[in-house]
Amino acid sequence: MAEIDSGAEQPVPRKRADARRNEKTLLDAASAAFVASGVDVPVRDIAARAGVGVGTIYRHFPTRADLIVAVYRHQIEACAEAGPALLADSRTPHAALERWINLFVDFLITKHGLAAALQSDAAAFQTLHAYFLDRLVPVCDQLLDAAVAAGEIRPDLDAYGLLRGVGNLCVGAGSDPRYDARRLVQVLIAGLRLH
Amino acid sequence: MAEIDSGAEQPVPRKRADARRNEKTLLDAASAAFVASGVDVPVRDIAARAGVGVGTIYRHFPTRADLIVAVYRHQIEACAEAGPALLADSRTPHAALERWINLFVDFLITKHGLAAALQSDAAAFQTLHAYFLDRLVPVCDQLLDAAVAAGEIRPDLDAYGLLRGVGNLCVGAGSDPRYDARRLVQVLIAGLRLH
DNA sequence: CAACATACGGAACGTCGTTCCGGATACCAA
DNA sequence: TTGGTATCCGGAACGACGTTCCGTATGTTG
Repeated sequence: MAEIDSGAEQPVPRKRADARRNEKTLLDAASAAFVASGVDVPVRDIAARAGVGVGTIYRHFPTRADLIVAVYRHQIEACAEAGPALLADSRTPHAALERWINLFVDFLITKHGLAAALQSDAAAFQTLHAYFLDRLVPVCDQLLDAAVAAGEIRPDLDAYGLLRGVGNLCVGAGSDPRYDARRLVQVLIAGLRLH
Repeated sequence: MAEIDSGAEQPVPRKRADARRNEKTLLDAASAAFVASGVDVPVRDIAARAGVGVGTIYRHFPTRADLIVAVYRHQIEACAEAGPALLADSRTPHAALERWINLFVDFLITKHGLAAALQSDAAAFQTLHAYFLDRLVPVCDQLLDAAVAAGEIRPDLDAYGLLRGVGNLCVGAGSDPRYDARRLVQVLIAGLRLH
């Protein structure tokens, strides 16, 4: 999958200037719209914000998931990269796991509707699912393995299940002051411990 | 709120026969449609199944939530009533809580899309939310109190938060074989324990 | 059997995601 | 500079859906 064509001629002759400009404009507009109305904001609203037609959105981002991934790519990468660092810095693997999960939760609950979108099994969200899993499951797996190896937690839960569960706990967390997703995630992580 | 007019004349002169018949037909059709396509099944599908127009559905059940509540009322009642019984039968309050939560989870994950609907903050689902909370929160509260009094679990989690968290963990559980909501709920309940 | 209240059916409307294509625009070669 | 062409844009158009509305049908009652 990785392309190693540096040095050779570019088979992609570089996009038109207006196209590149629009792509950036769209990312900014989508980002603002997500903050204002959640990731479920109507496509037309994003288009209006960016001052373009809806067709332009679909040309650059074939599915809503592509747009979401593009907007949040940096933060997801940062979260993924924090995993190994936390493992090195923390006193125990379980502490690292807890801190890393907290990063993930903080990211999710500040993005209105993202956690819900993450659980959607609609075909349009396939890309979103795939990207999150590709980047985060291996990191979580590493933390989980370390904690298991240290004898701190039960060994019968995989990274996918844990991440999905944590993501689920964050659904709707931003819109109900009575619901404290952070605390429930803490309880869940506590439940991993071997008594 | 409770009406104590038994014995007095009935201000509601009893509905027309065809209306009563249609209400029952609709409940059966909705129940079948929920099983076949989840609680998100289009209203028109339910109408077609029942052999009525969509207007008839809205007349009997103003919101989708009303329909869902009507279809599952019996099961929800049964779950609520099982709480005190479990508390009496189980060896410890925590065991009763765990068994009761399992009943709730079993109910949720067999109803495609219900857990997701339960988290929706759309106005149309207000009735659904209210009914679940009215019936189940007091029961859960009772179990939780007993377990706290017995010194088994941490005292800083309320019934609302726990039920909502468990409901969240069940979102999408029926459509992803890799995701085991039951196990995650077990971990969560285990996390309640004072180590 | 009339006459009235009640309930029914499904057309119609607004919203949304998504597709499609005629026209505009950037790029490049001459 | 100028023409030609590949690329890109805008927004109309379509289908699915929830929801409302009203002319018509049907049961109920006197």
